[in-house]
Amino acid sequence: MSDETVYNGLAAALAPYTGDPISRGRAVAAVTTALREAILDGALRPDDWLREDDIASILSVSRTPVRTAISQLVEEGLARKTTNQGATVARLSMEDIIALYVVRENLEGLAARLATARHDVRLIEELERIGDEMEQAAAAGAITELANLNLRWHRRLREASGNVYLDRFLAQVEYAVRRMPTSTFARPGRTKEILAEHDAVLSAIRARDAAAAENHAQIHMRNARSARLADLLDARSPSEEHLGTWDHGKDVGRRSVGY
Amino acid sequence: MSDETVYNGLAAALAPYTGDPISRGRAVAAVTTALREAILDGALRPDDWLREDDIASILSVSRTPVRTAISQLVEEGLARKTTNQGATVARLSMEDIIALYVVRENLEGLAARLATARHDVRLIEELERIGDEMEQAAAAGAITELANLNLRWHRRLREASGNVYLDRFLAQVEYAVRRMPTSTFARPGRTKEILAEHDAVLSAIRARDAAAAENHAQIHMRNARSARLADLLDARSPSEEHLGTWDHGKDVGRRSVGY
DNA sequence: AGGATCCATCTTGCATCCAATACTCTTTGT
DNA sequence: ACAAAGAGTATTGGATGCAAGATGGATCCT
Repeated sequence: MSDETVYNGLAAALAPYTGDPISRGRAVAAVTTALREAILDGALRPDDWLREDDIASILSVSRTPVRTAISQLVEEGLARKTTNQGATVARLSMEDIIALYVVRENLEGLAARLATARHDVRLIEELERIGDEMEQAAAAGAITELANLNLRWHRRLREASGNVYLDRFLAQVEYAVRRMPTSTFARPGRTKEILAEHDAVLSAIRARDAAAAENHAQIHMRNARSARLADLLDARSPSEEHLGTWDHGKDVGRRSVGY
Repeated sequence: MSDETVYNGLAAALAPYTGDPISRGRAVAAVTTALREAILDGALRPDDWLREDDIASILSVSRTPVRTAISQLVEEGLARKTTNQGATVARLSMEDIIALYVVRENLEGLAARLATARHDVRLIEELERIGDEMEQAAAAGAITELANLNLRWHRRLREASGNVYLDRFLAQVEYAVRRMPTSTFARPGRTKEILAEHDAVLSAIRARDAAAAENHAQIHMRNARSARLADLLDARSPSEEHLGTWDHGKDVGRRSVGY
């Protein structure tokens, strides 16, 4: 294997994000975004090495901003560092996923409750609009677009909570969720359910029933968790094509993971 | 004002944390810890400048690890950056505090519930031991020690949840809470209440009643919030000695903060 | 042959250096 | 006198240089 092929994979993974000409004062942000998106999209896979020098060359910056970017990703839980050896893309074990959805259920519920209490008219309008777009995307079978709209829906809701901490934590949750390899929208029938669950939350917000909004948001997340786990189990058993992307954790199910 | 006095304050603030001889591979961690502790202890106050060069001199490292450390603190919400101008210690507004306790109520409740479900015998023993030590400290009127033991109590509980995300989020909450200038243990009668509230949570854990544990933990946090707000209002009205430490936010109460 | 040790190399960790930007104080023009 | 412009300064942002630690392979010893 020649020197070139060594980071051909990396270059390819970062290619979609190298477009922006990096201006002073935004190098770190540009690198962080590029790497984060590459990881979240799955272009960079768990255990892949993040070599400062290679990344620097590919993005045409020096190692300094790359270093800073990587340490931020570590802080976000997307990468891990071993001293003097380098950083790798963090794994996401089955345990992690379950733990994630447990926390998410609570936080999304809280966000729905707080958002409802604030009587934000624009929130309702925007969630309606996003919902409509999702209906259209569903009719067209546009999975990727559905996933993106879904992200917007949840982002809008958490922003509407008006709570900076909640917003920040849910953003971190989003980073983790987006690392899952497949979209649950691809599961037969799940799209319809998701839309219905969103509607249930929205109806509660409209009715200014904070408790109901919280409850429906929690139900939504519990169902999301079930769908996710089913999806991962499906992917695991019949074909092992996802092996390597996932830490199929030999410990799964052995000890409590907090749910 | 001479050059020296400029960072005499900073040097004094960092003095307690400069003890460790900084070895290779731990410079960033050492600087981060020193700065974080200084901020959390209130030695570095909101809006204080964090000058890379000064900090580097004081801690006998170069600007590089200092920069990395500061960017981590920004990520943690403890500092803010303005481009080409430097970083300052982040303010904590009344709104932030309220928002914080709202989220904390939820997360601590969740931690208590999950911890209870795991039947961790050692957890019960350790919470008992910490509780005993708190009783002694209370009898001795040792406020600082009480506050430290209280941190340990909550840390132990969140670790016992076995949920990495919950643990991480509650750690971030702790960082924010520790920035409050005074301890609510100093409020007459509050110490006794806190001990009783802890006991209530612990009893529920012992009884393996997860719902009760969650409920008592939430109650504990609601009371903590009340005490905190009362404390801040007390500090504000009669004497303004804390002014400057706090962003007494002219907007306080004007708009909803999500609770 | 097998294992331990030493050496070459790769990669990071920190220091230093230079350029760019924002602020401030002065100066100038009206 | 006041405002606007311009120079000077302080401070960061990014690039580069160098040394330390870690890994992997070759070599040597048993």
